[in-house]
Amino acid sequence: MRKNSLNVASGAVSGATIGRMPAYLRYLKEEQSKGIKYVSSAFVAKEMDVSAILVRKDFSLVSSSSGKPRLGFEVECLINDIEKFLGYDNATDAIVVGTGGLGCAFLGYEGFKNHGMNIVAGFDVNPDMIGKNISGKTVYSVDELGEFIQKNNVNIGIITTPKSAAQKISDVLVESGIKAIWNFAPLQLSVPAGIELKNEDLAASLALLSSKLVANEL
Amino acid sequence: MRKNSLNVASGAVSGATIGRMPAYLRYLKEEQSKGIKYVSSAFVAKEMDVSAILVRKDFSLVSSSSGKPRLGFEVECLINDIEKFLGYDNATDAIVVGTGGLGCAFLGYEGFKNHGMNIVAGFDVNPDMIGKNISGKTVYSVDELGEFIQKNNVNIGIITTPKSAAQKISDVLVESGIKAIWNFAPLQLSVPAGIELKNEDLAASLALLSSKLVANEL
DNA sequence: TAGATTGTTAATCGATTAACAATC
DNA sequence: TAGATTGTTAATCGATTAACAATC
Repeated sequence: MRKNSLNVASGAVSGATIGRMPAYLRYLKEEQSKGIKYVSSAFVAKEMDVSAILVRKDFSLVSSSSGKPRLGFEVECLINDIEKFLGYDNATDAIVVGTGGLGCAFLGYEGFKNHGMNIVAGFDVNPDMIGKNISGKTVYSVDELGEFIQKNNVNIGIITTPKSAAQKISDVLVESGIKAIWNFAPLQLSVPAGIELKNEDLAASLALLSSKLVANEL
Repeated sequence: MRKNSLNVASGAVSGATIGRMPAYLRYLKEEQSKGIKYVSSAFVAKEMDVSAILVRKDFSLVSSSSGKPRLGFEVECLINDIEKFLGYDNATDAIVVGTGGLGCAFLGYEGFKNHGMNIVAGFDVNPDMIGKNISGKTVYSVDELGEFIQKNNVNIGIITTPKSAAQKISDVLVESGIKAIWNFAPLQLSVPAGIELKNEDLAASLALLSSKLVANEL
């Protein structure tokens, strides 16, 4: 049995480990572009500011093949395994609800295609936005959300609406059969079990910075 | 001695606790607007999906006054203490380097003013952007970064450049005396000790969602 | 072979939770 | 007073690290 599938299926891989994967991937691809075939855990650890033991543990959790004593880990193999683990090899469609500044930034950013997510359309309530074309993607009325999701087999909904609208939109997305929600509105959404949810609380991130600035000034 | 200052100065408050503060604050303000004067830890815990014990511990770390048995915590007092702890009462100036989609979204978003951060200008290398006015804020050449920071006493630099430019920009910011960097470019920046840094890795966040989608499909 | 590097088992560390006495 | 709710001390839990045998 492939280790990979086993761990994923059993939920054995912690969020902390998953969160480090994109950074590993970036690093490995950079090495690959330099023609490097093998990397040791110590080498990766040094570059990425984590311990070598943690690197080995992380790799062992997502890789189908183990590292080789004296040689290290095969770069190409690791890249393939991590991409598969993260679903990068099989991009899924996403929509953006709320076409303010942040929503439009998402519609215009192509970088997530390399991360397994393909943004296909925007949605808004504002008549001035509906029908517009932003970076080649059409903005539809939120009234069409449900139909669009079902017809186009959209898996991920990105919420960039104001706080007041977010929970209602989330409910509609869930009803329409969305599988995952990435929420940038400043509130903790609640969704039923079975729906994957990631609340992106930028205020919380900023708090980590600003509270340290406060502390430094004492 | 105020508990508040003591804990901050000694670094006794963990990142996890700090990260929950903005959510507490949002909730407390909502209660306040309904006329609620006191909240119990159990009540807050239920709303926010954490344990009551954790709420009490968190509050005790940042609040100058303790909760009252039978009554709970005084809402107004908590709000003031948390705002002070996070530096919301004394907003600091910030600049955005890189005026692509995300950078412009920041320039146009006024919401961070309530979170102790006041974005005052944008910077770019692109001649088409330099001199433009985005949501009332001027975009300057990155050549003017150092001078601007020093003249205007800017504390926070938000990096929304492409990956390739980010580390160089970070170095310039540090040289110019910036105190904190909020990095949205997809790489781990390195800064000298004494500079506060928050790497915002959206790819890592997305990975948490998409890897779960992969797992669900097995 | 000797040495570098791996994977595994046990220890540590920090954050969260449980138990419970203190208090209004 | 009785009861609700707090703050504190000890226990638990999960993630990270240390120690070390296994391996090419």
